[in-house]
Amino acid sequence: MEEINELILQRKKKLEELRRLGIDPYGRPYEITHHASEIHEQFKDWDAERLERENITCSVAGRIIAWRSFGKAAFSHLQDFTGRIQVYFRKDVLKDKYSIVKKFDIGDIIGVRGKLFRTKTNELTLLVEDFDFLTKSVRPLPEKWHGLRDVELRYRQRYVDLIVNPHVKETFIKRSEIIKFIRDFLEGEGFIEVETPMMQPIPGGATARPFKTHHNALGIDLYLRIAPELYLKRLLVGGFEKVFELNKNFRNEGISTKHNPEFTMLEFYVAYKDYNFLMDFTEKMLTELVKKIHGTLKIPYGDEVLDFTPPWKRFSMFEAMKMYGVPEEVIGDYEKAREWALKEGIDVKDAFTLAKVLDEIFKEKVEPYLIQPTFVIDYPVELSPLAKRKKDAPELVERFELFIAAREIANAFTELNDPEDQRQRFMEQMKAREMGDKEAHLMDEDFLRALEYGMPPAAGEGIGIDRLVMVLTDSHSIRDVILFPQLRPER
RNA sequence: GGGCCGCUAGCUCAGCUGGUAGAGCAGCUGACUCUUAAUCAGCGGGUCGGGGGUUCGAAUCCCUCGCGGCUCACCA
Repeated sequence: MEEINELILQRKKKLEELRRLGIDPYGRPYEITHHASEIHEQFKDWDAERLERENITCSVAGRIIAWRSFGKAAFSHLQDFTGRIQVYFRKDVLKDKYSIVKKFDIGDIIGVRGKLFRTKTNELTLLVEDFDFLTKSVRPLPEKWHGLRDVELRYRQRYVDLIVNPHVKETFIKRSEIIKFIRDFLEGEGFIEVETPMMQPIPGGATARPFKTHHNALGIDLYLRIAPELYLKRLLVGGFEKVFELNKNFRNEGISTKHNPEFTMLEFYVAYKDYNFLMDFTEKMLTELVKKIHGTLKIPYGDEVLDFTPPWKRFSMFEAMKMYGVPEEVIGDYEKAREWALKEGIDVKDAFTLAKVLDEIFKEKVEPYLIQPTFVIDYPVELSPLAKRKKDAPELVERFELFIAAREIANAFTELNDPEDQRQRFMEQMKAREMGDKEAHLMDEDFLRALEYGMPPAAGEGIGIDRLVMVLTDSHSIRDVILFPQLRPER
C-alpha cells in the first residue's frame, strides 16, 4: 500500500539525508546498560549533587515520543518496553554530530549514551554524549495528547495502539502473567501440559458450530476444534492422571464484546476426583491468581468491586432460579415453564424441552445478577451430554459453572465414563441434530471405543482465558484482551 | 442477521435550517542551550468512507454500498 502523503515524503527525504551523512537509517544491534524504568528505579533517590559527583554513565535505546528543540539544544523523551526517560542533546557536547540530531523525527528509534543528571525541575535526565541511529520511522504517529482513539484503527493497527496507549501494553503484560501463573500452578500440582489436534475429523466436546477446512493430500474435510475435551479424555484412558491444555479453540459464530472466533481455553482433567474437588481447586487457583496479579482479593470491575475472598457461594441451578424469583412449580413442568417464560418476555421459541426452557430462564433471570464469584451446580442431564449423572438424581449431572461479573468463566463436571450411557447421550444429540439443532454433539465412535477400554472416574474443567483476563484487567470488550481481534479485512 | 450511532488533514475533533472546508497537535521555514501540552513569527496540508440522486449549488438532504462501535439474537 504505497500512499503519497506529504508527511511521509518529508520523512523519506530525511531518511535519504541521513544516508548521505553516512548513517544507516535501519541500524545495527545496540548495547544498552539500562531500560528506562531501571534508571528510574535505580536512581530515584539520588539528588542532583550525588549524580554529579558519581558521574553515572548509561545507555538506553527507544523510540522518540516527544521532542522539544531550542536550536542548539533539545529535550526528548525516549520510550522503551519498560517506560520513558528524558534525554537531553546539546550542541556543545555533541559538536558536529548535532547536525544529525536535527534530522530526528518523533517515532524514530535511537540508542543514546551519556551522563545522568537532574534538571532544574528535578527530572532524571540523560545528557547525551553519543548516540546511534537505529531505525527511521517514515509514518507520523498519532498526536501526543489524545493518542489513538479510533477503535477501528486501534484494533487494525495494534502496533500503533501499543506505542501510544500505555495501558494497552499493561493489559497484555498482565495477560501473559495470568497465563504463566496458571501454567506454573497446574505444573506445581502435578499436571502435564499436552497438545491435542486443532484439526479434527469430528469436532466435539462442546455445543458450537465449527470452521471447516480441507486437507488436500488426505482428501478429507477437517474441522478446527471447538474444544479439546474428547482428546484429553482419551489421554485419561491412556493413563494420564492430571493433564491440561491451554490453547485456542475456534467457533464459527457471531462476534461480540464477549466472543471472538478464536479464543483461548484452558481445559484440565484429574483422574479419581469429582466436581466437588474441582470447585475447591478452582477457588484456590483463582484466589491465588488474583492475589498474585492484584495483591488483594477485592478488585474493581466497572462500577463493581469483585470480592474473591473464599468460600464462594454455591447454589444449584434450580435453587438459584428460585432465589431470583422463578416460581417453584415452573421448574418442574414444561408447559408451565414455557408459559411463565413467555409471560416474562423470554424467547423460548427454539426451546422444545423443559431443560432448554429452564436454561433460557436462567440466562435471563439469574446470570446477569451473578456479579460476585458464584458456583452454580447440578444442571439438567440434557444440557450436559458429557457429564456424569448425580447418583441420587439421575436427571441431573454433577456439573458446575463459575460466574464472575455476570460472565460464565468456568464450566466443569464429573466426567461421564460409562460408554453405554455416553452412547445414549450421543444418540439423543443426533436426534436433536436431526430436529435442526446445528450445535448438537456429533457421534464419535473412536471416543466411545476409548471409553470401552475404561476411563477412570475423573473430573474436568474448562476456563475461558480471555474472559478471565477481562475480569482481571477491568476490560469490557474481548477485543481489548486479544492483540489482533478478528475484523473484516480493510478495503 | 436486526436496530441505533459513527466515518471530515497524519492524529483528535468543529463545521447550525444546503451557499468559497476549519481548529489544536503533528509537519515545513526561521529564532531560541533546563524544556516537559516549551515559546515566538511565518507557511503548507483535504477524493469530507465509495458510488449514485435531488439542487443553480451538497461535508450538510435522499438512495445505495463499504468499514467500525454499541445492542439484540446465537455462543464460551
